[in-house]
Amino acid sequence: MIQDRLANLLREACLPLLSDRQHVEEALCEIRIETPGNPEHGDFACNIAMQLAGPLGANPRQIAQKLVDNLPADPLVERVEVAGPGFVNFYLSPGWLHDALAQCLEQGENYGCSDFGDGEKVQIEFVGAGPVGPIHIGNARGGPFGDTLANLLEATDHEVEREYYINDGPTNTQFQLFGASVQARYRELLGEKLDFPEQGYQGEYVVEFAQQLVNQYGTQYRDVPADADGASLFSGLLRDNVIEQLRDDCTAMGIEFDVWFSEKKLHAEGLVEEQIDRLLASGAAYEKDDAVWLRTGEHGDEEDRVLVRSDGAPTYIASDIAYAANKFYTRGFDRVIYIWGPDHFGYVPRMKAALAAMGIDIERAEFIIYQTVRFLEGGEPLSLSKRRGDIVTIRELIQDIGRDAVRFFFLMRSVDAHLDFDLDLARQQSAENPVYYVQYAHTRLCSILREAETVDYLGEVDGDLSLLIHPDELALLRKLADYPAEVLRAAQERAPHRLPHFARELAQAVHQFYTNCRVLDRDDPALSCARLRLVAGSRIVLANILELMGITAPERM
RNA sequence: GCGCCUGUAGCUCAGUGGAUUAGAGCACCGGACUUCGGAUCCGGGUGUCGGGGGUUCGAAUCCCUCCAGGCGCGCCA
Repeated sequence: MIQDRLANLLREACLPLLSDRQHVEEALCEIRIETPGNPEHGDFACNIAMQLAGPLGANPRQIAQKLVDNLPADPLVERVEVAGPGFVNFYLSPGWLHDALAQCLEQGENYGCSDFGDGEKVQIEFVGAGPVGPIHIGNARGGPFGDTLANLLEATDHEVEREYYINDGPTNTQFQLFGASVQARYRELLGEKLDFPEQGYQGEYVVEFAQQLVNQYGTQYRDVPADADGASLFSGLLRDNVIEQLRDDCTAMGIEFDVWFSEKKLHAEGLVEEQIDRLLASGAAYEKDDAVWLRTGEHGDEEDRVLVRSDGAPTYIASDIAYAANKFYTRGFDRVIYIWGPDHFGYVPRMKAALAAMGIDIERAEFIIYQTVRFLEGGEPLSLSKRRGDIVTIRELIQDIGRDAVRFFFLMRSVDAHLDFDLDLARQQSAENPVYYVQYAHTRLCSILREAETVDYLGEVDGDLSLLIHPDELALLRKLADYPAEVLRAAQERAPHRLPHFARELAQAVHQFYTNCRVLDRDDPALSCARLRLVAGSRIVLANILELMGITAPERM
């Protein structure tokens, strides 16, 4: 990457100024090559001189001047200036942009990838909607986010595993409540009246699940008592159906998980008990008031947490500990990323504490909490509750506005930010959605490439990239050149929302180029050929960034 | 009460590894092609970057404090 090349030049220029090793290391870490907002300030800039001013006790402008004097020559660097309070501004020859395009054309679908991750083995757990109904728009945000983050990590040389954790264990009271709700509907369908559970799931899909059971088993389970065992039986009967629906919902969003991990299996295989025994033996857990407690209070949590209730039933933390042991010990991931909804926010400190109590380096675990999505309809916020049943499923949304728009929309905002989703707007203005702007840029380029196949004057001409000097060509080249650094940064910052923004800017550069630079011109085959290579490179980058977002790159629309 | 997220143009939001003159989309108004797709392009912005204080040569960005909105704080998950 050109930034690395410039940083290395500066690094060499710094060495004579630094007397001791500590300063050298600080400088090595802190050399950051930035893109100035104002083109007059060069193609790249660096503020290292100002950062060194303090430690060296010298005037930043003088330091900057010394750096410029010491800077090794580089054929791509046209000139270097000291500006403002002590910036070092680089002005490069356009050749660097032409080099970047050549690289893009050579690397094709791999352009943008880097080896930053060094093969790190990362597991990323997301969606995690309980097996109690379809994925709906209130809990779907983690899907496109997690999937795209996984794509980014793969592009930066991480070995990634996507995982869905299924809360089908006995500790999940929601799963049992769902079973009880279905049982009530099942008996209603068979003509019997059973009081619907308090707080039960009201949604229409519960009736549909009950109907499935009627179709499958008839009256076989009519006389099962409506107690805890009954609820458990019904949730168990439906488990596979519900999971299949979840899997279909994920597929509809364009997400394929590598592993669907069952909480129930953790219990069935005795892994939960095993971990509890281990923690008791090591002193990380203790017994009090007939319950088993984990010493999370010693690791930053507010208080110790219950692992096994006084009635002998393990809590969800016990499950999660067994699950973590499986991830960190058994499967040996270097890094584990948990992506949770805002309702799990308070759970992060105790999960970290639990990992610490287990002796796991918590630096290996990352927790990303996405913020709530608020849906507006008719100008009013929707109140979405799975239990009350007033939900909009992700599939309904996809049918409304399409998968590409759904993913683009969910990705557009930082996960830290609350997301306002105006359903009316999304339905009415789907053609106005920025995703079409980006996709249209791709189809236009494809159209030119198709057209180029039909002309006869390009035969022997070799596309000399140095002919590309029009401002709109240079602007487009610049976006192509910036792309690899953008992918790296989006991955490092866990910031998939950078992608839609970059994609839009790239599409804008494409549209401007298209408008002002005629590509196929019989009177100038050499320029046509060079521009055709720019078209090919731009198409590659658009396709690559759309691929990262899990959005299609159509050749025709 | 405690904790976290958010507060930037009419609306929805980027920017928050300090750094030279704060951006984009939407909406609104006005323009543009006899050739590769008009789902396009060009022009139009006087913003208390929530308020106040601090650090700094320099703060939307870092620190403190206050205000507003959202969410979370169980032997529920």
